[in-house]
Amino acid sequence: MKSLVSRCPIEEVMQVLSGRWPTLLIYYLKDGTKRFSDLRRDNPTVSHRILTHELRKLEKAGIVQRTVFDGYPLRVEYDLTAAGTALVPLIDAIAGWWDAHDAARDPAAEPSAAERAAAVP
Amino acid sequence: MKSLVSRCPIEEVMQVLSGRWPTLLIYYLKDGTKRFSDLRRDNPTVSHRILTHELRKLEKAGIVQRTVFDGYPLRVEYDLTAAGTALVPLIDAIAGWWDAHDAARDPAAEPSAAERAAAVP
DNA sequence: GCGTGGTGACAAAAAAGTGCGTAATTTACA
DNA sequence: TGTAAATTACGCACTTTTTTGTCACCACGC
Repeated sequence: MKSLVSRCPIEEVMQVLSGRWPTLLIYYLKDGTKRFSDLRRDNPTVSHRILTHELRKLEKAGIVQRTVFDGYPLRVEYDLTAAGTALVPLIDAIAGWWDAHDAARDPAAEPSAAERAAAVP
Repeated sequence: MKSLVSRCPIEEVMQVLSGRWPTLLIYYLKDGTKRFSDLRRDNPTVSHRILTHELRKLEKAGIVQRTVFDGYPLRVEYDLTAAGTALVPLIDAIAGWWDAHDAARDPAAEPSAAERAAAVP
């Protein structure tokens, strides 16, 4: 998703929240301050390159706060901003929606297989 | 985003909602039934191949309902399912959050340029 | 020949992963 | 006491994987 195609805010948010990592990172960060290496440990499948990219994206979007401590083995901390914290319950709501609607879907697997209608308008 | 990396529902939802199109399509569909060509007209930059892909993905996720009418110039209609309709306010909430937090961010552009701390832990 | 709603092959573009290098300092060990 | 190695958070160049776009094609009836 390189550039925007509509002037719609939805597309703008999705540009920053799209993908596997942004929401997952927000989730790990809602428990409090994390360092780069903490986040890598939290999800070992992310490469450091991508992790920096994603964190920078979230920082630019005003969702996370990046704090650099000058020093010896170098240290950077990441936290959610106020806006980021405000976003958490909204993501929660969507996760909840998914669970609810998943539960309704699972039992019979694919009951709507042959749902086609022949109508004469 | 090929496969899942966590067992977390958030990652699952994002797998279907990620990208420019899913949320936009949900938005166009919330106004009511649309046909394939309507959706193409609504967003002319999407290729027909991607549009079918996205619609199928949303269908499999139980968010949209696809109805084929046998007949003459061939006709397919797309609507939101109940679950899809339930999702709309949640996406709205996120769009609203974005607007609010964008408004708070815009005026001064980038005031947090040199926010670094030198602390002794 | 047009419009409808697709499918499939192939190519281009974008995103993601890999490995190496960097800084300054502490610690490990001989 | 000197030297080597590790730590942390990346940046850069390169390759691989994934996504997206393009084009051609299908059937159907008008």
